[in-house]
Amino acid sequence: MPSISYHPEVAADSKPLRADAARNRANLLAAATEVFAARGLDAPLEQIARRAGVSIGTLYAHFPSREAFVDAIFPERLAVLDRIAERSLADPDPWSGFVGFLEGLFALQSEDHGLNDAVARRLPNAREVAEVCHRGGLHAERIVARAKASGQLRADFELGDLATLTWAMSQVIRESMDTAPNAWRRCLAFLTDGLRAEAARTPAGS
Amino acid sequence: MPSISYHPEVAADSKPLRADAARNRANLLAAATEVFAARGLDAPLEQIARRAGVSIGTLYAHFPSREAFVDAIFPERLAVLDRIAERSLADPDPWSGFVGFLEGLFALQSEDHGLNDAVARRLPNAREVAEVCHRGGLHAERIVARAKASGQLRADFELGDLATLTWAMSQVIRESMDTAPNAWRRCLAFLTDGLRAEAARTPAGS
DNA sequence: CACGAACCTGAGGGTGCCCTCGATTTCGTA
DNA sequence: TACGAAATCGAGGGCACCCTCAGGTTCGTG
Repeated sequence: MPSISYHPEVAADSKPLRADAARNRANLLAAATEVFAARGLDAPLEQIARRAGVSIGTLYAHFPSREAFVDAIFPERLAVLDRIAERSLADPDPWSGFVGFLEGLFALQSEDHGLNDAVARRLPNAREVAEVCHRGGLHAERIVARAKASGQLRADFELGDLATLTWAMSQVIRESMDTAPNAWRRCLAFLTDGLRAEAARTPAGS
Repeated sequence: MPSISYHPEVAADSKPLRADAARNRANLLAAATEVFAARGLDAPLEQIARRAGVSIGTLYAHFPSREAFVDAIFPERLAVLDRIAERSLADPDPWSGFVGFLEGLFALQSEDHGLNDAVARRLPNAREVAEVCHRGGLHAERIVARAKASGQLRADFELGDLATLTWAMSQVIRESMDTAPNAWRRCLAFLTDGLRAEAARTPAGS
Protein backbone atom coordinates (compact mmCIF):
# COMPACT_ATOMS: atom_id res chain seq x y z
CA MET A 1 0.00 0.00 0.00
CA PRO A 2 1.64 3.12 -1.24
CA SER A 3 2.09 5.25 1.81
CA ILE A 4 5.07 6.91 0.24
CA SER A 5 4.58 10.20 -1.39
CA TYR A 6 7.35 11.67 -3.41
CA HIS A 7 5.90 15.09 -3.05
CA PRO A 8 7.98 16.17 -0.10
CA GLU A 9 5.44 18.54 1.40
CA VAL A 10 3.13 15.60 1.94
CA ALA A 11 5.86 13.20 2.98
CA ALA A 12 4.21 10.85 5.39
CA ASP A 13 6.94 8.25 5.64
CA SER A 14 9.58 8.62 8.34
CA LYS A 15 11.20 12.03 8.85
CA PRO A 16 10.43 15.07 6.77
CA LEU A 17 13.13 16.10 4.37
CA ARG A 18 15.29 19.13 4.72
CA ALA A 19 14.35 21.93 2.35
CA ASP A 20 17.25 21.45 -0.04
CA ALA A 21 16.74 17.72 -0.06
CA ALA A 22 13.09 18.09 -0.89
CA ARG A 23 13.92 20.43 -3.74
CA ASN A 24 16.52 18.05 -5.12
CA ARG A 25 14.20 15.10 -4.88
CA ALA A 26 11.57 16.96 -6.82
CA ASN A 27 14.10 18.01 -9.44
CA LEU A 28 15.30 14.46 -9.74
CA LEU A 29 11.83 13.16 -10.30
CA ALA A 30 11.11 15.77 -12.91
CA ALA A 31 14.40 15.06 -14.64
CA ALA A 32 13.87 11.32 -14.56
CA THR A 33 10.41 11.72 -15.99
CA GLU A 34 11.73 13.75 -18.89
CA VAL A 35 14.74 11.58 -19.58
CA PHE A 36 12.82 8.31 -19.38
CA ALA A 37 10.17 9.77 -21.65
CA ALA A 38 12.73 10.71 -24.25
CA ARG A 39 15.17 7.84 -24.05
CA GLY A 40 13.35 4.98 -22.40
CA LEU A 41 13.88 3.21 -19.11
CA ASP A 42 17.50 2.34 -19.85
CA ALA A 43 18.68 5.91 -20.04
CA PRO A 44 21.89 6.54 -18.07
CA LEU A 45 21.21 7.73 -14.56
CA GLU A 46 24.00 10.27 -14.80
CA GLN A 47 21.97 12.06 -17.42
CA ILE A 48 19.13 12.38 -14.97
CA ALA A 49 21.43 13.75 -12.31
CA ARG A 50 22.86 16.30 -14.70
CA ARG A 51 19.46 17.46 -15.82
CA ALA A 52 18.36 17.76 -12.22
CA GLY A 53 21.40 19.91 -11.47
CA VAL A 54 22.58 17.44 -8.89
CA SER A 55 25.53 15.12 -8.47
CA ILE A 56 25.33 11.42 -9.11
CA GLY A 57 25.89 10.79 -5.43
CA THR A 58 22.83 12.78 -4.51
CA LEU A 59 20.81 10.88 -7.03
CA TYR A 60 21.74 7.62 -5.34
CA ALA A 61 21.03 9.10 -1.94
CA HIS A 62 17.44 9.66 -2.98
CA PHE A 63 16.83 6.74 -5.29
CA PRO A 64 19.06 3.77 -4.60
CA SER A 65 18.17 2.04 -7.84
CA ARG A 66 16.69 2.66 -11.22
CA GLU A 67 13.61 0.77 -10.12
CA ALA A 68 13.10 3.20 -7.27
CA PHE A 69 12.65 5.90 -9.89
CA VAL A 70 10.28 3.79 -11.88
CA ASP A 71 8.25 3.06 -8.80
CA ALA A 72 8.15 6.71 -7.86
CA ILE A 73 7.17 8.00 -11.26
CA PHE A 74 4.88 5.62 -13.04
CA PRO A 75 2.23 4.38 -10.64
CA GLU A 76 0.69 7.82 -10.60
CA ARG A 77 0.62 8.00 -14.36
CA LEU A 78 -0.61 4.45 -14.65
CA ALA A 79 -3.49 5.19 -12.38
CA VAL A 80 -5.24 6.46 -15.48
CA LEU A 81 -5.60 2.80 -16.33
CA ASP A 82 -8.16 2.42 -13.59
CA ARG A 83 -10.23 5.22 -15.07
CA ILE A 84 -9.93 3.72 -18.51
CA ALA A 85 -11.01 0.34 -17.24
CA GLU A 86 -13.95 1.80 -15.41
CA ARG A 87 -15.06 3.67 -18.45
CA SER A 88 -14.76 0.48 -20.47
CA LEU A 89 -16.90 -1.47 -18.04
CA ALA A 90 -19.41 1.33 -18.00
CA ASP A 91 -19.74 1.24 -21.77
CA PRO A 92 -23.13 -0.26 -22.63
CA ASP A 93 -21.52 -2.09 -25.53
CA PRO A 94 -19.10 -4.68 -24.17
CA TRP A 95 -17.21 -4.80 -27.42
CA SER A 96 -16.58 -1.12 -27.70
CA GLY A 97 -15.65 -1.18 -24.04
CA PHE A 98 -13.06 -3.84 -24.78
CA VAL A 99 -11.64 -1.99 -27.76
CA GLY A 100 -11.68 1.26 -25.84
CA PHE A 101 -9.63 -0.33 -23.11
CA LEU A 102 -6.98 -1.46 -25.55
CA GLU A 103 -6.93 1.92 -27.23
CA GLY A 104 -6.59 3.65 -23.90
CA LEU A 105 -3.77 1.42 -22.80
CA PHE A 106 -1.78 1.76 -25.97
CA ALA A 107 -2.45 5.47 -26.29
CA LEU A 108 -0.96 5.80 -22.84
CA GLN A 109 2.08 3.79 -23.83
CA SER A 110 2.51 5.81 -26.97
CA GLU A 111 2.87 9.04 -25.05
CA ASP A 112 6.14 8.15 -23.47
CA HIS A 113 9.04 5.81 -24.10
CA GLY A 114 9.45 5.23 -20.39
CA LEU A 115 5.84 4.37 -19.84
CA ASN A 116 5.91 2.04 -22.80
CA ASP A 117 8.88 0.22 -21.33
CA ALA A 118 7.33 0.12 -17.89
CA VAL A 119 4.20 -1.56 -19.18
CA ALA A 120 5.86 -3.99 -21.55
CA ARG A 121 8.83 -5.05 -19.50
CA ARG A 122 8.96 -7.32 -16.49
CA LEU A 123 10.15 -5.16 -13.62
CA PRO A 124 10.28 -7.51 -10.67
CA ASN A 125 11.58 -4.90 -8.25
CA ALA A 126 9.18 -2.13 -9.08
CA ARG A 127 6.47 -3.13 -6.63
CA GLU A 128 4.23 -0.16 -7.09
CA VAL A 129 4.22 -0.59 -10.82
CA ALA A 130 3.62 -4.31 -10.46
CA GLU A 131 0.69 -3.55 -8.18
CA VAL A 132 -0.86 -1.16 -10.68
CA CYS A 133 -0.39 -3.70 -13.46
CA HIS A 134 -1.98 -6.36 -11.33
CA ARG A 135 -4.97 -4.11 -10.75
CA GLY A 136 -5.12 -3.49 -14.47
CA GLY A 137 -5.12 -7.24 -15.01
CA LEU A 138 -8.10 -7.69 -12.71
CA HIS A 139 -10.03 -5.05 -14.58
CA ALA A 140 -9.01 -6.56 -17.87
CA GLU A 141 -10.31 -9.91 -16.75
CA ARG A 142 -13.79 -8.50 -16.32
CA ILE A 143 -13.64 -6.54 -19.53
CA VAL A 144 -12.60 -9.59 -21.48
CA ALA A 145 -15.16 -11.82 -19.80
CA ARG A 146 -17.94 -9.37 -20.55
CA ALA A 147 -16.95 -9.01 -24.19
CA LYS A 148 -16.76 -12.74 -24.56
CA ALA A 149 -20.07 -13.34 -22.81
CA SER A 150 -21.74 -10.91 -25.17
CA GLY A 151 -20.58 -13.04 -28.05
CA GLN A 152 -18.63 -10.22 -29.64
CA LEU A 153 -15.10 -11.16 -28.62
CA ARG A 154 -13.95 -14.44 -30.14
CA ALA A 155 -14.26 -17.34 -27.77
CA ASP A 156 -10.73 -18.58 -28.12
CA PHE A 157 -9.28 -15.33 -26.82
CA GLU A 158 -7.65 -15.76 -23.45
CA LEU A 159 -6.56 -13.35 -20.81
CA GLY A 160 -2.94 -14.24 -21.39
CA ASP A 161 -3.27 -13.03 -24.95
CA LEU A 162 -3.47 -9.52 -23.58
CA ALA A 163 0.13 -9.74 -22.45
CA THR A 164 1.11 -10.94 -25.89
CA LEU A 165 -0.73 -8.09 -27.53
CA THR A 166 0.96 -5.67 -25.18
CA TRP A 167 4.37 -6.98 -26.16
CA ALA A 168 3.49 -6.73 -29.81
CA MET A 169 2.10 -3.23 -29.60
CA SER A 170 4.87 -1.99 -27.36
CA GLN A 171 7.37 -2.81 -30.05
CA VAL A 172 5.31 -1.15 -32.75
CA ILE A 173 5.02 1.90 -30.54
CA ARG A 174 8.71 1.92 -29.69
CA GLU A 175 9.76 1.80 -33.32
CA SER A 176 7.28 4.28 -34.69
CA MET A 177 6.64 6.69 -31.85
CA ASP A 178 9.16 9.27 -32.93
CA THR A 179 8.48 9.12 -36.65
CA ALA A 180 4.82 8.17 -37.02
CA PRO A 181 3.12 8.54 -33.65
CA ASN A 182 -0.13 7.05 -34.86
CA ALA A 183 1.16 4.04 -36.74
CA TRP A 184 0.18 1.75 -33.90
CA ARG A 185 -3.46 2.54 -34.51
CA ARG A 186 -3.37 0.82 -37.88
CA CYS A 187 -1.94 -2.28 -36.30
CA LEU A 188 -4.52 -2.20 -33.55
CA ALA A 189 -7.30 -1.82 -36.08
CA PHE A 190 -6.20 -4.99 -37.84
CA LEU A 191 -5.93 -6.82 -34.57
CA THR A 192 -9.25 -5.84 -33.10
CA ASP A 193 -11.01 -6.61 -36.34
CA GLY A 194 -9.52 -10.08 -36.02
CA LEU A 195 -10.66 -10.43 -32.45
CA ARG A 196 -14.36 -10.14 -33.25
CA ALA A 197 -16.15 -13.41 -32.87
CA GLU A 198 -17.53 -13.29 -36.36
CA ALA A 199 -14.06 -12.72 -37.81
CA ALA A 200 -12.67 -15.86 -36.20
CA ARG A 201 -11.66 -18.22 -38.96
CA THR A 202 -8.30 -19.42 -37.82
CA PRO A 203 -8.67 -21.23 -34.53
CA ALA A 204 -6.08 -20.08 -32.03
CA GLY A 205 -4.44 -23.26 -30.78
CA SER A 206 -2.85 -23.38 -27.38
CA MET B 1 26.87 -9.91 -55.71
CA PRO B 2 27.72 -12.39 -53.03
CA SER B 3 30.88 -13.76 -54.52
CA ILE B 4 32.23 -14.38 -51.09
CA SER B 5 31.93 -17.83 -49.74
CA TYR B 6 32.72 -18.43 -46.14
CA HIS B 7 33.33 -22.06 -46.86
CA PRO B 8 37.05 -21.81 -47.24
CA GLU B 9 37.45 -24.65 -49.67
CA VAL B 10 35.36 -22.72 -52.15
CA ALA B 11 36.88 -19.38 -51.32
CA ALA B 12 36.67 -17.44 -54.54
CA ASP B 13 37.53 -14.01 -53.29
CA SER B 14 41.15 -12.89 -53.29
CA LYS B 15 43.76 -15.29 -51.95
CA PRO B 16 42.97 -18.68 -50.54
CA LEU B 17 43.33 -18.99 -46.82
CA ARG B 18 45.98 -20.92 -45.05
CA ALA B 19 44.76 -24.18 -43.57
CA ASP B 20 44.67 -23.02 -39.98
CA ALA B 21 43.03 -19.77 -40.93
CA ALA B 22 40.33 -21.57 -42.84
CA ARG B 23 39.66 -23.83 -39.90
CA ASN B 24 39.44 -20.91 -37.53
CA ARG B 25 37.12 -19.01 -39.79
CA ALA B 26 34.80 -21.99 -39.99
CA ASN B 27 34.89 -22.42 -36.23
CA LEU B 28 34.13 -18.76 -35.76
CA LEU B 29 31.14 -18.93 -38.04
CA ALA B 30 29.80 -21.99 -36.30
CA ALA B 31 30.33 -20.39 -32.91
CA ALA B 32 28.72 -17.14 -33.95
CA THR B 33 25.74 -19.00 -35.33
CA GLU B 34 25.22 -20.81 -32.06
CA VAL B 35 25.80 -17.83 -29.83
CA PHE B 36 23.60 -15.50 -31.87
CA ALA B 37 20.89 -18.14 -31.92
CA ALA B 38 20.96 -18.48 -28.17
CA ARG B 39 21.56 -14.91 -27.05
CA GLY B 40 20.58 -12.70 -29.94
CA LEU B 41 22.60 -10.38 -32.12
CA ASP B 42 23.98 -8.37 -29.22
CA ALA B 43 25.86 -11.26 -27.67
CA PRO B 44 29.45 -10.36 -26.68
CA LEU B 45 31.93 -11.17 -29.41
CA GLU B 46 34.38 -12.52 -26.85
CA GLN B 47 31.94 -15.30 -26.16
CA ILE B 48 32.04 -16.26 -29.79
CA ALA B 49 35.82 -16.26 -29.81
CA ARG B 50 35.92 -18.44 -26.74
CA ARG B 51 33.46 -20.93 -28.14
CA ALA B 52 35.44 -21.06 -31.36
CA GLY B 53 38.59 -21.80 -29.40
CA VAL B 54 40.27 -18.73 -30.77
CA SER B 55 41.54 -15.44 -29.39
CA ILE B 56 39.61 -12.24 -29.68
CA GLY B 57 42.32 -10.88 -31.96
CA THR B 58 41.79 -13.70 -34.41
CA LEU B 59 38.10 -13.05 -34.38
CA TYR B 60 38.70 -9.47 -35.43
CA ALA B 61 41.18 -10.57 -38.04
CA HIS B 62 38.45 -12.57 -39.75
CA PHE B 63 35.40 -10.45 -39.05
CA PRO B 64 36.20 -6.81 -38.46
CA SER B 65 32.76 -6.04 -37.10
CA ARG B 66 29.68 -7.65 -35.71
CA GLU B 67 27.90 -6.84 -38.92
CA ALA B 68 30.46 -8.83 -40.86
CA PHE B 69 29.33 -11.88 -38.93
CA VAL B 70 25.72 -11.10 -39.56
CA ASP B 71 26.38 -10.70 -43.23
CA ALA B 72 28.29 -13.95 -43.36
CA ILE B 73 25.76 -16.02 -41.48
CA PHE B 74 22.26 -14.92 -42.26
CA PRO B 75 21.88 -14.37 -45.99
CA GLU B 76 22.20 -18.09 -46.54
CA ARG B 77 19.56 -18.86 -43.96
CA LEU B 78 17.34 -16.07 -45.20
CA ALA B 79 17.44 -17.44 -48.70
CA VAL B 80 14.63 -19.71 -47.57
CA LEU B 81 12.52 -16.60 -47.83
CA ASP B 82 12.77 -16.76 -51.58
CA ARG B 83 11.44 -20.29 -51.57
CA ILE B 84 8.67 -19.34 -49.23
CA ALA B 85 7.71 -16.39 -51.40
CA GLU B 86 7.72 -18.52 -54.52
CA ARG B 87 5.56 -21.12 -52.89
CA SER B 88 3.17 -18.37 -51.80
CA LEU B 89 2.92 -16.97 -55.30
CA ALA B 90 2.40 -20.44 -56.66
CA ASP B 91 -0.50 -21.05 -54.32
CA PRO B 92 -3.71 -21.01 -56.35
CA ASP B 93 -5.43 -19.21 -53.50
CA PRO B 94 -3.91 -15.73 -53.14
CA TRP B 95 -5.11 -15.46 -49.58
CA SER B 96 -3.61 -18.67 -48.36
CA GLY B 97 -0.48 -17.71 -50.22
CA PHE B 98 -0.36 -14.46 -48.31
CA VAL B 99 -0.96 -16.11 -44.97
CA GLY B 100 1.54 -18.83 -45.81
CA PHE B 101 4.15 -16.20 -46.50
CA LEU B 102 3.64 -14.59 -43.12
CA GLU B 103 3.69 -17.95 -41.39
CA GLY B 104 6.86 -18.90 -43.16
CA LEU B 105 8.57 -15.66 -42.28
CA PHE B 106 7.66 -15.76 -38.63
CA ALA B 107 8.36 -19.45 -38.29
CA LEU B 108 11.81 -18.70 -39.58
CA GLN B 109 12.27 -15.91 -37.06
CA SER B 110 11.03 -18.11 -34.27
CA GLU B 111 13.77 -20.63 -34.83
CA ASP B 112 16.57 -18.39 -33.77
CA HIS B 113 17.06 -15.28 -31.66
CA GLY B 114 19.72 -14.03 -34.02
CA LEU B 115 17.59 -14.46 -37.10
CA ASN B 116 14.71 -12.76 -35.37
CA ASP B 117 16.91 -9.78 -34.58
CA ALA B 118 18.36 -9.71 -38.07
CA VAL B 119 14.93 -9.48 -39.64
CA ALA B 120 13.40 -7.04 -37.22
CA ARG B 121 16.28 -4.66 -36.73
CA ARG B 122 17.67 -2.06 -39.07
CA LEU B 123 21.20 -3.19 -39.89
CA PRO B 124 22.51 -0.53 -42.22
CA ASN B 125 25.95 -2.08 -42.54
CA ALA B 126 24.89 -5.63 -43.22
CA ARG B 127 24.63 -5.31 -46.97
CA GLU B 128 23.99 -8.92 -47.76
CA VAL B 129 21.19 -9.10 -45.27
CA ALA B 130 19.76 -5.84 -46.52
CA GLU B 131 19.85 -7.24 -50.02
CA VAL B 132 17.98 -10.38 -49.02
CA CYS B 133 15.41 -8.31 -47.17
CA HIS B 134 15.01 -6.10 -50.18
CA ARG B 135 14.37 -9.16 -52.33
CA GLY B 136 11.87 -10.33 -49.75
CA GLY B 137 10.17 -6.97 -49.99
CA LEU B 138 9.81 -7.27 -53.75
CA HIS B 139 8.26 -10.68 -53.41
CA ALA B 140 6.02 -9.42 -50.66
CA GLU B 141 4.82 -6.64 -52.88
CA ARG B 142 3.51 -9.11 -55.42
CA ILE B 143 2.03 -11.37 -52.79
CA VAL B 144 0.20 -8.48 -51.19
CA ALA B 145 -0.97 -7.10 -54.50
CA ARG B 146 -2.32 -10.46 -55.57
CA ALA B 147 -4.16 -11.00 -52.29
CA LYS B 148 -5.64 -7.54 -52.50
CA ALA B 149 -6.64 -7.92 -56.12
CA SER B 150 -8.46 -11.14 -55.32
CA GLY B 151 -10.54 -9.19 -52.81
CA GLN B 152 -9.46 -11.33 -49.92
CA LEU B 153 -6.93 -9.03 -48.27
CA ARG B 154 -8.49 -5.86 -46.92
CA ALA B 155 -8.03 -2.92 -49.23
CA ASP B 156 -6.56 -0.56 -46.68
CA PHE B 157 -3.61 -2.84 -46.04
CA GLU B 158 -0.40 -1.33 -47.28
CA LEU B 159 3.00 -2.74 -47.96
CA GLY B 160 4.47 -0.72 -45.14
CA ASP B 161 2.21 -2.51 -42.72
CA LEU B 162 4.31 -5.58 -43.27
CA ALA B 163 7.21 -3.92 -41.54
CA THR B 164 4.95 -3.00 -38.66
CA LEU B 165 3.69 -6.56 -38.38
CA THR B 166 7.24 -7.80 -38.43
CA TRP B 167 8.16 -5.52 -35.55
CA ALA B 168 5.14 -6.65 -33.61
CA MET B 169 5.70 -10.33 -34.19
CA SER B 170 9.41 -10.13 -33.58
CA GLN B 171 8.75 -8.90 -30.10
CA VAL B 172 6.18 -11.60 -29.41
CA ILE B 173 8.65 -14.15 -30.66
CA ARG B 174 11.51 -12.72 -28.64
CA GLU B 175 9.56 -12.79 -25.42
CA SER B 176 7.96 -16.18 -25.82
CA MET B 177 10.44 -18.18 -27.86
CA ASP B 178 12.13 -19.81 -24.91
CA THR B 179 9.03 -20.51 -22.86
CA ALA B 180 6.20 -21.00 -25.35
CA PRO B 181 7.67 -21.43 -28.81
CA ASN B 182 4.29 -21.41 -30.50
CA ALA B 183 2.69 -18.46 -28.77
CA TRP B 184 3.27 -16.27 -31.79
CA ARG B 185 0.89 -18.41 -33.81
CA ARG B 186 -2.06 -17.32 -31.70
CA CYS B 187 -1.17 -13.72 -32.27
CA LEU B 188 -0.77 -14.27 -35.97
CA ALA B 189 -4.13 -16.03 -36.14
CA PHE B 190 -5.83 -12.99 -34.63
CA LEU B 191 -3.99 -10.70 -36.99
CA THR B 192 -4.63 -12.55 -40.20
CA ASP B 193 -8.28 -12.98 -39.34
CA GLY B 194 -8.38 -9.21 -39.05
CA LEU B 195 -6.67 -8.74 -42.37
CA ARG B 196 -9.39 -10.45 -44.39
CA ALA B 197 -11.38 -8.02 -46.44
CA GLU B 198 -14.66 -9.17 -44.97
CA ALA B 199 -13.36 -8.67 -41.44
CA ALA B 200 -12.50 -5.03 -42.05
CA ARG B 201 -14.69 -2.93 -39.80
CA THR B 202 -12.25 -0.46 -38.40
CA PRO B 203 -10.80 1.60 -41.22
CA ALA B 204 -7.04 1.88 -40.94
CA GLY B 205 -6.29 5.59 -41.11
CA SER B 206 -2.98 6.82 -42.38
C1' DC C 1 64.74 -28.12 -42.99
C1' DA C 2 64.78 -23.42 -43.04
C1' DC C 3 62.89 -19.27 -43.97
C1' DG C 4 59.49 -15.69 -44.72
C1' DA C 5 54.86 -14.70 -44.98
C1' DA C 6 50.64 -15.56 -42.95
C1' DC C 7 48.50 -16.05 -38.89
C1' DC C 8 47.51 -16.05 -33.90
C1' DT C 9 47.77 -14.29 -29.23
C1' DG C 10 46.28 -11.71 -25.22
C1' DA C 11 47.56 -7.90 -22.54
C1' DG C 12 46.05 -3.45 -22.45
C1' DG C 13 43.99 1.06 -23.58
C1' DG C 14 39.39 3.14 -24.50
C1' DT C 15 34.43 3.87 -23.45
C1' DG C 16 30.33 4.07 -20.96
C1' DC C 17 27.90 3.10 -17.32
C1' DC C 18 27.37 1.58 -12.39
C1' DC C 19 27.75 2.63 -7.57
C1' DT C 20 30.43 4.04 -3.11
C1' DC C 21 32.42 6.75 0.33
C1' DG C 22 35.34 10.26 2.65
C1' DA C 23 35.60 15.11 2.45
C1' DT C 24 32.90 19.18 2.24
C1' DT C 25 28.96 22.18 2.31
C1' DT C 26 24.35 23.55 3.79
C1' DC C 27 20.51 23.71 6.77
C1' DG C 28 17.91 24.56 10.81
C1' DT C 29 17.89 25.01 15.48
C1' DA C 30 19.27 26.52 20.12
C1' DT D 1 25.87 32.99 15.44
C1' DA D 2 27.63 28.66 16.14
C1' DC D 3 27.12 23.95 16.14
C1' DG D 4 25.87 19.20 14.75
C1' DA D 5 23.08 16.65 11.83
C1' DA D 6 21.66 16.25 7.21
C1' DA D 7 22.66 16.47 2.69
C1' DT D 8 25.76 17.05 -1.26
C1' DC D 9 29.76 16.42 -4.02
C1' DG D 10 32.61 14.05 -7.37
C1' DA D 11 36.75 11.44 -7.81
C1' DG D 12 37.51 6.86 -8.37
C1' DG D 13 37.16 1.75 -8.36
C1' DG D 14 34.41 -1.92 -10.78
C1' DC D 15 32.61 -4.10 -14.55
C1' DA D 16 31.53 -5.42 -19.22
C1' DC D 17 32.43 -4.84 -23.58
C1' DC D 18 35.04 -2.91 -27.54
C1' DC D 19 39.07 -3.02 -30.47
C1' DT D 20 44.34 -2.81 -31.51
C1' DC D 21 48.99 -4.06 -32.08
C1' DA D 22 53.70 -5.74 -30.93
C1' DG D 23 55.58 -9.90 -30.45
C1' DG D 24 55.45 -14.95 -30.80
C1' DT D 25 53.83 -19.07 -33.53
C1' DT D 26 52.57 -21.92 -37.47
C1' DC D 27 52.24 -23.04 -42.15
C1' DG D 28 53.83 -24.34 -46.54
C1' DT D 29 57.01 -23.68 -50.04
C1' DG D 30 61.65 -23.83 -52.04
